[in-house]
Amino acid sequence: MAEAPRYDDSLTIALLRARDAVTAQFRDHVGEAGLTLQQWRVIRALAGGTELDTTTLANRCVILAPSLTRIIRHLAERNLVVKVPTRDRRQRVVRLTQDGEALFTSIWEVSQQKYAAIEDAFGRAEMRDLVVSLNRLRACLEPDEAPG
Amino acid sequence: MAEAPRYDDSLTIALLRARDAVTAQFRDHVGEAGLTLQQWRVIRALAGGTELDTTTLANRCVILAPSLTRIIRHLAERNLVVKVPTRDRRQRVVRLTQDGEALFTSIWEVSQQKYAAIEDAFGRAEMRDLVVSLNRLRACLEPDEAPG
DNA sequence: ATGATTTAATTCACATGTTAAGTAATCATG
DNA sequence: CATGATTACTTAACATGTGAATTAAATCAT
Repeated sequence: MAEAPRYDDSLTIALLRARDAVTAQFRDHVGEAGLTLQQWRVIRALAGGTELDTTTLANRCVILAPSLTRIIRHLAERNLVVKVPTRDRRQRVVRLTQDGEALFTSIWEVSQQKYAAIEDAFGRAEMRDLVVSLNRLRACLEPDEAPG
Repeated sequence: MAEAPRYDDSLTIALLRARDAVTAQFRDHVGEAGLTLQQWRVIRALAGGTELDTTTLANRCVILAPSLTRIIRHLAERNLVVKVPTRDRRQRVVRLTQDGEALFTSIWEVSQQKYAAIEDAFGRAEMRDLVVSLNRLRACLEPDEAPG
């Protein structure tokens, strides 16, 4: 009992623990496919032929640009993503290769099942409310953010 | 509008974004004192003369043991923490030095103010509910966890 | 007591987080 | 069209995240 408010930032701790608990549900399955969770977020964002530049990808995957540079390099070395030519040659737009799409498909179904299992355990409505609450918290703290 | 559920794991993304938004409120202030947020969590957990072993500290701060080993080494090199002798010599129990306590004090008050500002922006009751919800989510996914 | 097992930390290797600085392409302006 | 500012990314340096292997100390089973 009494999940005591040991720290002033119990919110920070609660967020860290919740994130750990949720990501732990996926890490083993994704890891067996040879991907980190961050690499998986990138692949999923690109699934279905989507072409995205680094900035958009970074926003959607919640990965900082320097990390994304390395992640894309790793994925490119494994022939999972390729660069797409662009007019603005500063931009780096990438898309999945056939191997990348195939790897996505091989992971996706079980990933969905695990997500559904979380919904079942926690409650679908509660989970929706939680996501809404988390997004509102972010909105309160980052008043001027364009939706990625 | 329409914060679209782009990904199956919108919960994961929402958790990541919320964590980023919250920690961003503290990072600059803590960073000006020469600490990372992880180092700050460790110092705060030890504030007031508390002596803790590595395992307990890792649980409370939500930091993995290998990271904590390095963090404690860094803090010890700056004379912010010291090792405490123990009966069981496998354990590494540490406490803050006077410098460590002083650094804690110099950061603590503003940190509390920033936490209160989050409460004001988001709502005190909503924040309490959110923490409860996050902890319940964790409890659903980690059925067998002793409270750190 | 002695050897097998378990436990608490650490080390290692690699991936990512984070900030600051650097690079190249584009844009705005004169 | 030259040039200074801006933009999109990358690189660099250091700190942490993560899983596997390792070390050292305590515990257990004879």
